[in-house]
Amino acid sequence: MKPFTLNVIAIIKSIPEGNVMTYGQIAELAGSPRGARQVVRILHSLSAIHQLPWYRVVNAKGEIAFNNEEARFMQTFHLDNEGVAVSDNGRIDLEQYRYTPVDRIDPLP
DNA sequence: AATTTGACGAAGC
DNA sequence: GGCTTCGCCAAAT
Repeated sequence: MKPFTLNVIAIIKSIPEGNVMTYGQIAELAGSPRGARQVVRILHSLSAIHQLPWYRVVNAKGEIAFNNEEARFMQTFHLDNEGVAVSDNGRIDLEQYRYTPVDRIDPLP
């Protein structure tokens, strides 16, 4: 198991309620700026084992990241239950709900 | 050990 | 706004 994987797990577990993160963010914070797909794979494989809040992870567009209707419904349900507004289209306002660790944000102009 | 696979991302059209 | 192409790299086969 690589540190990257462990970092991904730790990061996902650190996402607070009412916030979401994108795969790209997680990958970058985990040490692999282009490792979004690995995040996908890790999350997909290990969410149950590590009890990860996979529903707090969305793609770069702020949308639910899959096609499965059941999982999609669960994700929207969980997020809405935590206070994250999900559009009818399954979209989330990243500007508002994206969880951005302090070491990552850059100042506005 | 080698190849394929992907809950993705960005750039191009 | 949607579709295609390319890159990415750990895990699954």
